[in-house]
Amino acid sequence: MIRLSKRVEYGLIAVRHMASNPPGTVFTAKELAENFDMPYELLAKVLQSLARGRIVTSLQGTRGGYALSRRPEEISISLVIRTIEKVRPMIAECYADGPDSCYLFDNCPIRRPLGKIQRNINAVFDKMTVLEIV
Amino acid sequence: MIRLSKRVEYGLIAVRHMASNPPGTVFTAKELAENFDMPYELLAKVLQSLARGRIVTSLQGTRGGYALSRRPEEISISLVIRTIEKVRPMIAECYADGPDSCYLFDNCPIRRPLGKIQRNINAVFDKMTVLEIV
DNA sequence: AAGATATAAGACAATTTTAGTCGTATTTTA
DNA sequence: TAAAATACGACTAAAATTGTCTTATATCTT
Repeated sequence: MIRLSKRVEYGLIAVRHMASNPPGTVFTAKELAENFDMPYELLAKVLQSLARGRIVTSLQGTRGGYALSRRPEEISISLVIRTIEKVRPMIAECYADGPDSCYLFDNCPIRRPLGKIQRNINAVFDKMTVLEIV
Repeated sequence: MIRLSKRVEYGLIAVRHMASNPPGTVFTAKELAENFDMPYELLAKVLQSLARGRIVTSLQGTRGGYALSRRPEEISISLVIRTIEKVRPMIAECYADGPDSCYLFDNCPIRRPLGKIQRNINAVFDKMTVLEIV
């Protein structure tokens, strides 16, 4: 299946919402979750991933929350996905996890063609930025 | 996750192998499975799906098997995926299953941008044919 | 006609992945 | 010091995928 995970969807919704407000505006996980009907705990973890990836800045304590730490045009959709999933969106295991992940690999008759498809899909996610989804 | 299913991988491997032999050559599910270390029963079902989708022709009985029923350049990767999965490769549920599948839909802030990504990804799978993977 | 070989298809079991929840610690402000 | 927020690991639940098994049907060969 070629499907974005809920975690990525939640992350994109959150990032888009931040990007459509003045730079530096702080949002709590709670308000984002309530605003868009997302499960609070899960969204919180996604935001924590985005914070570790320096896409958002987190502020702890009362009046804390998250704010975008880069300009929307500097955040590609690809980066958001990679940051949340910890890997590039790869269509085949061998490309995601390397030669040892596939018993065929060198003998795999479709590895190279899939690589070409992979590059084209990478380009799709690389070239769109958060600016374009606000 | 953005990953092709094993069923699609098996299908592509089988179709590619058929396409790299003279047109009309018949292959049994068993020999294809053994040749590329694929689980026989699963591959058999994939081939049955491809037969229902008229991508391959099936011949029952002794000396039966499967043969490509179209020229490789007439079979897009997209068609192979759709035939095996019964749906287009869709990155979000709302695009795969319609408005009722998502509680947000009209209020979804990322639906339209994802639609654009979807069209670009469709193009990737649409424009490559089996001819290009032999 | 019988036996061998192959596809057809549904049911089911096992595995893996994803989604969601819970509990506790830590940080910061008022 | 209390309240409100993030941080994070452990865990459970649900869903999807993969793999297996069983039976039926078709066709060729002898």
